[in-house]
Amino acid sequence: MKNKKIRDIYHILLQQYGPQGWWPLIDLRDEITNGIHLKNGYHPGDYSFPQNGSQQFEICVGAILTQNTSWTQVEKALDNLKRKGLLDFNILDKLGREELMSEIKPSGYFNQKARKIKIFTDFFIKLNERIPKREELLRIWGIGKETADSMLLYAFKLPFFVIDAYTKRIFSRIFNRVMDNYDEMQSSFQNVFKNELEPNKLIIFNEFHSLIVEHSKNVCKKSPNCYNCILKDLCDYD
DNA sequence: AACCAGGACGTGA
DNA sequence: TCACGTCATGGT
Repeated sequence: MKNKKIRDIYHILLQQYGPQGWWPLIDLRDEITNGIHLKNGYHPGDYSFPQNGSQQFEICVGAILTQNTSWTQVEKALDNLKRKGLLDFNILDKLGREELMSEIKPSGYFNQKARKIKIFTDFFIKLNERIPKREELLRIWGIGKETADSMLLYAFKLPFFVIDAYTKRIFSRIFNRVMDNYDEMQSSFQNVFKNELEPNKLIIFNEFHSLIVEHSKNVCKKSPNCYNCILKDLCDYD
């Protein structure tokens, strides 16, 4: 049964790595250190954040900055903004695009990303604390399915399963067939947990995605290290 | 020193 | 629809 297998994988990864406590906020972190998520000053397993619009906004900006970019680079960009007091929607809204570009430079694609952030900031302010629909996020230039779902799940706490390159890679290997259709994968994952009640479903979606990222970065890399993979008994790869 | 990183958009077929 | 080029920095 495919659904049971997916549930099993979730529990194995959770046992292996523990709760990840995403999304990594920088404004509560002690310091920037080599890409380690310092759990934001919250205990892992504490899902009480984001607690305000400022934290929601930081998550959304991070979601844009991390498009096809490693998180360590995103941290540098966020840190630049934060230290100058620019990581604030009212201030970013007035900030010149040139200056924004230079602050987010370490995260790459700074030309496009500065434009994306400016457009999104305008949208976020006009939300005025309303929770956006997925369709409206997708209509915004620079926000595709993964970015929209990351915002919805981690900033707005709605049960959308995030599919990223890691998710596609891991499950393509586990089921030994190419899985790269976003909508198809998302609905099948959401279907696996359709009977979970809130807030459990939210917690599962939150942790599962971040656990997939963790396992992909360390073990199920582009060149996989299957020898000490905790999932090898369930994996049909090779 | 090539390869890769928590994608999205524009284009042509 | 779909495959492919483009965007850009800094790690390993």
